[in-house]
Amino acid sequence: MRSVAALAGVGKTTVSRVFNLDPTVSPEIVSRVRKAALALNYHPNQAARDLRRRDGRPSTIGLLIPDVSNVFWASIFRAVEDFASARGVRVLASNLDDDADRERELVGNLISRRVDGLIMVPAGFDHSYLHFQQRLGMPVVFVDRPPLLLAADSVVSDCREGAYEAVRHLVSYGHRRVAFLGESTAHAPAPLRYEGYVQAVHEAGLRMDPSIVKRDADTEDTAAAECKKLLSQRNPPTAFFTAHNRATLGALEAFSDLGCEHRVALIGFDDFPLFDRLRPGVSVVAQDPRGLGEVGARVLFQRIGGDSSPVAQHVVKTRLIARGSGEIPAQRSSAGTKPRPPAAQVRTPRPRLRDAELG
Amino acid sequence: MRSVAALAGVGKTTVSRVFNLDPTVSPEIVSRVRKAALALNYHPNQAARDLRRRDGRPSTIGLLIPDVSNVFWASIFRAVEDFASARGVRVLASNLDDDADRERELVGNLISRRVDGLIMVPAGFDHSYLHFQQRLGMPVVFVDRPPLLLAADSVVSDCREGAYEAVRHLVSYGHRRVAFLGESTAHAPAPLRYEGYVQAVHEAGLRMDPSIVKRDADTEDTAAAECKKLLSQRNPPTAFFTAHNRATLGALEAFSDLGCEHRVALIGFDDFPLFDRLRPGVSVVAQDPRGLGEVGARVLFQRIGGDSSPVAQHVVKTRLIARGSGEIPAQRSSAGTKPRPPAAQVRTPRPRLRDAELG
DNA sequence: ATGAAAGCGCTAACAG
DNA sequence: CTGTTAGCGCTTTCAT
Repeated sequence: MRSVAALAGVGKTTVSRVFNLDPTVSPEIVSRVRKAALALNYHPNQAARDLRRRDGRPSTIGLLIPDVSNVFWASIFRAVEDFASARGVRVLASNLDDDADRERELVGNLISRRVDGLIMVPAGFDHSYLHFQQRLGMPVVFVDRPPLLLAADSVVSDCREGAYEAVRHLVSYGHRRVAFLGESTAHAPAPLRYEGYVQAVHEAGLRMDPSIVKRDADTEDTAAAECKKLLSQRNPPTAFFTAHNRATLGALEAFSDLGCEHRVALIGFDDFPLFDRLRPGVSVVAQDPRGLGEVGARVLFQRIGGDSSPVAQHVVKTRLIARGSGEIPAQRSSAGTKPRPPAAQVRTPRPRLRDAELG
Repeated sequence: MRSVAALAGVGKTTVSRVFNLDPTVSPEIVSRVRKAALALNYHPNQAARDLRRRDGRPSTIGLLIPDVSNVFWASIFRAVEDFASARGVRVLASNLDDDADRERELVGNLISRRVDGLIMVPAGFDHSYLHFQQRLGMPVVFVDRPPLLLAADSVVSDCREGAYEAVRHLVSYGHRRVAFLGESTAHAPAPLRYEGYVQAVHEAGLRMDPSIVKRDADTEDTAAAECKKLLSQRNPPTAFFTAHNRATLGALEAFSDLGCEHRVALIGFDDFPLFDRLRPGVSVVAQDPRGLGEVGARVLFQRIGGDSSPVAQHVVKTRLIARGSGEIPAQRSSAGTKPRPPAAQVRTPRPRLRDAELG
């Protein structure tokens, strides 16, 4: 910067002003400074800038998600980055893999970097450690899972309602034995999706059968295994509700291995690429990951901007997408594992069905 | 930091030493300082640190990719983040959307932030502007696409070979009219995949027919449209090679709409989730995105560590995965759009085929 | 083994 | 409109 000032024949303050778009600098000097900077390949040092600057203009935010490899989290990342990028803010993102220790460590790191705000999908179950930083002016927004032991803004899907709709949809096709495949975590979405299931089962006047409820299907593999086990019981379920995309993937694998994808109904929570192209198409309660990310970013930037309204929970709606798997009617015969695909499906191996949206 | 020093009853130099794990500090003082830091919720300011530090220990690297929403780029991101994270380095990632201006802008931003290195999937076609920074000690590694007008390390897939294998595979199933669906960009991978196609066609003694070569299938939609057009010609191709995952997705859509997925062969470049679950399974030349990212990160960190060996291009191997779509033999009758799915496929709507790897 | 002082590159307060 | 002066919070000499 010294050299730029020298080359342009001005003081460093003026150089600073030029790069901060201070309108009080004469146009002639601006161009001289810009030219000098270009010649010397000068790029203002952001670290020094952040160090001195007292005004609240944000320059960086942190983002903590479970795993970018999963398109659901990747979409949230994308939405946050788009929002921030449009405002000249960079985002420091890291994968947590649902590891609470990693969460603590990375949050500390982001605090050290004095990020102007933080958006996170938490891994741990106690976020009180963030209270201090919050009070010090670093806003935190929780996405997908609300904070625990801390008052902070959050953005979540309407899990209970989504699950409720899904199961009601299955019941409306005559199913009286709808299995539940969900994950074991205590983070809010999991229990809420289960509650939605329970509510729908009760309202339909059906019996809650614990033997067709699996709440430890955390991975695709365990979900597939549980699913197979359920289907080979003496009185197998005629429909499945899977509470997250890995469970849905697992169920699809099990169905495929057992050859029953055209007989057993399925609705999954959370959409996934190519679900519309499988046969039958996979009906889902689609979440809106971009919506979650965008609302999260919007709320964060409002807080950074000084908004001090009461902390709130923002709910992003889900929507049921009927593609076939969720519209398979309950079979008359309760049991029977003999493959007997509906004739129509066989004769026309290309159901032209386009995504049909309901609800 | 002042307050921590005061509370611990030591000088700030000592506090600094404690946080830099300087072994010359007495254990008793270390614990006193740590306690004080905890009590005051002190987190050393990374910006100030970066400002003063002369030693070359990296703290942040930049990563520029086209779009995290696509699992291919997301996997590269994940691999880079894992590698960096294990070394205590954070990564600043941004999406470029193949916009060259954005590339310039974001690179400038990363330079301003004094990132210790940069990994990028370039959007533009002239990277000479990086020469200066490179000389100033900021290593740059290109992933997926090599640099243009700049000498820098790069990590790429063996595109020509992969495409060549794919087409040869199709030819070995009797196909003599293999269509090509690729993108129009001039970035190396696109022309190389085309070259592999041409080479295989020539070696098989087939005639190059420009009417079944489409090099402007940049999006899923245009690929689908081109594909449909080709299939409704008077002498349609009996097999397709699609040079990137969006083209493959487009072809799948077209096949599905025309109901010919069991008659027309298809091999795509780059794998995609659920390709193994479609019927027929989608045969692909799989890339190794994690490998690309990991090698890229490894090379970058070596450069940061002072490695000054000659710039190199690292090639990550692809592998052919046969799942069914690429093993559909050429039909005797050259034309005919009448759906006539092979009997076997119809009677057994659940081919238990597992991924079979070749090559 | 510890501390005092200097200064990284910038922006904020004041002058002029 | 522009320049001067004084730090931001840290790490680095250089003393002790």
